[in-house]
Amino acid sequence: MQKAAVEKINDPIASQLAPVGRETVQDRVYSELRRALIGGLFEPSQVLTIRGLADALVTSTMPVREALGRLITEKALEALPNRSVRVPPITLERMDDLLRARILIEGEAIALAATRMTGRQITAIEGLLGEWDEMRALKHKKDVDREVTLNQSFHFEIYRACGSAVLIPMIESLWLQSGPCIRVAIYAFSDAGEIDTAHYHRSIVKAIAAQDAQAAREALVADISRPFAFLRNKLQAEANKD
Amino acid sequence: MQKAAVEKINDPIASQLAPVGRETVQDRVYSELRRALIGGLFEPSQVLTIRGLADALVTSTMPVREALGRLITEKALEALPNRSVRVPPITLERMDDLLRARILIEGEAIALAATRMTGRQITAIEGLLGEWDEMRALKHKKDVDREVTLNQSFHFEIYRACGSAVLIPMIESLWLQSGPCIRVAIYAFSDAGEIDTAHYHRSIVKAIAAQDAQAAREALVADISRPFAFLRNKLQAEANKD
DNA sequence: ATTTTTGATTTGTGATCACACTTGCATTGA
DNA sequence: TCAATGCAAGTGTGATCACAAATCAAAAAT
Repeated sequence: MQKAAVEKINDPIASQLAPVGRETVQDRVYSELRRALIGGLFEPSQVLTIRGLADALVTSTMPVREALGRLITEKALEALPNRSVRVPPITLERMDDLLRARILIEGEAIALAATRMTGRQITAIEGLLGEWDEMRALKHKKDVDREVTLNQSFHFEIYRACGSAVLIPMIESLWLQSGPCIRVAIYAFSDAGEIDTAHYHRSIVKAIAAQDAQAAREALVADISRPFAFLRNKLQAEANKD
Repeated sequence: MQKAAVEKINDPIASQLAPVGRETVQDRVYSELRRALIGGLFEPSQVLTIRGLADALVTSTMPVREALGRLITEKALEALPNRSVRVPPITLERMDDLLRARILIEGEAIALAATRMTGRQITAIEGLLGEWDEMRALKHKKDVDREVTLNQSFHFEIYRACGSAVLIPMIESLWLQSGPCIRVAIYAFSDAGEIDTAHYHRSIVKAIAAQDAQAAREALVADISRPFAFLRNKLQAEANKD
């Protein structure tokens, strides 16, 4: 966790300017941890301590423990019987389980979105497609953070168009759970060779533009299955080595 | 909320007997609220206060606020901009949304379970079927609590057999969210006429016993759609009256 | 050298306090 | 009579403290 050069907001004028519901410290901590989790900044099996995170985020233990509790109920973190909390370890079974759930739910979301997205919304995700090309243009440094963020924006821009207030939080929960795994896979990708995420995203956009729900679903499945399959092979290779 | 004649456990001997991880107060409060929510003991739009629940559950505010935070992230409760929390109100859109998600996810879970349940597990849910008959036998008093609990046991006995540690928490979250609505529907049912839940459950068992995943899915859809459709009509009738 | 024990440190949990914000009601003014 | 103001009670949030359990390290015993 980076040292988080965030300072507490005590400015009374700023507080008054805030329109109606001030952001609570707990929300900030929660978002911060969420982003770290989805981005894979925590390693699987890593143990987190309340006081440690509180120091890193420059607050007291109070907001941190509530945020941790919330992340535990989302299965983004795991409560050990010792009452310490860690990010869940990777297992083959869990990966397959996560992938199946993601195919099921994100597939449904994109199928719904494919029939509902407006031209404006489609233009937006096409724009994100362009950013992939930009990044490839100056790929001398592989910016994994950027990749993860861009990928996330692309997918959720679509999911938000599905119009389901129930499905979206579930998808967020799934990303939270698979975040640490995915990061490992993306690193492995970068080592292994080409980043062709953009190719998969292009076929998704194509299907959506044609309002072909089934094609969109299949393109999505291909996209999200890839890192899982990659990681699966990696884990099996390691298992066989032992 | 009932006054909860639960007393704090300070007995040192009992604590030592507890095998490894003592149950924390926070866990107890969380379970208690969960059960109340799924059972529909809280009405939609009802506002909950931390201190009020703390008094009712005979603890300090500490465990309650953490439990509320967790329930809010599961969308079982809703955080208002005033920072007060209430159980989400019923709307037509939300009901349709919830039903679609439940059909999708619980349908998948039961399809998986249908191919994996052992004879022993099937016998267990057949036993639950018998309990419906018992209850019908002495139906002079309509025991809504019992109905809700029995229905829950039946479904989750099946879902637990699907073998997915990812899907089950999502289903629990969905039940948490639809709990308050369902209760309203069940009451309406009891007023309206016959309780034929057992009939639907029987066809589910039949499909599972035949290991027919598709039939099981369809039977499930029929089962869970019913209260939603009922409530839907009720709401629309009220809307038209205005 | 290995194991056991003991003591110090760390950690999660629950309670309590202080503060800011909201809400509701009563008093005051026109 | 009604609206506006102001005061009081109630509420969520964050910080801090006390305590028990777990962890780790060093020292003692085998």
